[in-house]
Amino acid sequence: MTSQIHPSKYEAWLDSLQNGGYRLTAPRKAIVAIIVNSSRALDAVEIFDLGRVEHPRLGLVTVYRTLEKLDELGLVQRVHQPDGCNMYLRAPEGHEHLLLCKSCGQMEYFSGDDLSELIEQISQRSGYQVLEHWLQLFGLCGSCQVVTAELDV
Amino acid sequence: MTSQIHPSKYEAWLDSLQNGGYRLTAPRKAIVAIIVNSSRALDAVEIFDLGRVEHPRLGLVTVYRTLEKLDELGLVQRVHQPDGCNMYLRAPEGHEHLLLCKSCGQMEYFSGDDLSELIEQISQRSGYQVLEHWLQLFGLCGSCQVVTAELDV
DNA sequence: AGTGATAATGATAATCATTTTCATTATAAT
DNA sequence: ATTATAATGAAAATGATTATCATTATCACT
Ligand SMILES: [Mn+2]
Ligand SMILES: [Mn+2]
Ligand SMILES: [Zn+2]
Ligand SMILES: [Zn+2]
Repeated sequence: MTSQIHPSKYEAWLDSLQNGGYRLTAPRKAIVAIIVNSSRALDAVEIFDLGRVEHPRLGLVTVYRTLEKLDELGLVQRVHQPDGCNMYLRAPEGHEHLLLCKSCGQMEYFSGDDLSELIEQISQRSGYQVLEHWLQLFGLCGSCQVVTAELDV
Repeated sequence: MTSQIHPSKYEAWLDSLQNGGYRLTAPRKAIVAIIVNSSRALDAVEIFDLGRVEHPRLGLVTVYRTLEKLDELGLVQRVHQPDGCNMYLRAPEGHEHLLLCKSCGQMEYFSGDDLSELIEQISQRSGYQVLEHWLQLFGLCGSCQVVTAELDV
């Protein structure tokens, strides 16, 4: 019962670890399962707490070390938010950006942004050679809009 | 000789502090002068070191406390970068986003992005109500492009 | 200009997240 | 099965930020 929603992604991450020269261990499997199945970013302690359910001997240090490796392998990314930048989420697949709910922390990726025109314009004006961009949208997810609407009757 | 490049902005920030109910002190003046005249983001220790030139008795704690207040007043913003998020820069004026040089750390704001169409599209698809967006462009400033070009002759 | 209430400062200590150390255990190649 | 060694986790160390508190400086009000 390690992975329910994304068994294939779970397997893929384990393969990725193994191909990266890392061993497959119980703590790593627990951590991967948690992140793969989460639609919110999690910090080290949250992963630690969730991980201990599956693997009670898990150490917090191992969470930090595993996050470091998953980051190296490009499987997770650190998420930047106004109130902190120490939470991790699965990395985007291809050209995707984050859309996050300010209320419940739910996150999803979107794609289809085309900033080429803007970037060309800015390059011209500034003399910069633009190499990459960060884009993040903040708002309220469907269910949080409903809650908000109910509150101000 | 507190402020050379942006004397008016320097004055404006001091006014803003005072209007916010804060006292005008030598350490605060030194810190404001440094940030107002910087075209790079600076961390607490950099501000501390620069500040001691003007005001040798300055304490690092005061730098942290002043940054906190300048942030409250909306005069500075924390800058998020791949290698850390504890540097501060003057806040944008109006709707501006950051353009930063990956090589020398030089930063400038740009405006003129119009994401309304994209945001509308994403709202439709996702059911999110989009409230704000973060956009940051990374690249090489004019002088750093030159340096790079010289290197690979 | 002088006084006084109190906001601000800075030395020091405390806190808290993240890293390092290191003896022990588990993995995977043989 | 054996074995080399990567990985783990308890404990200690580190480093950035925050809290304490006695002292000093600001500024509103004479
Ligand atoms: Mn994009
Ligand atoms: Mn914008
Ligand atoms: Zn950040
Ligand atoms: Zn540059």
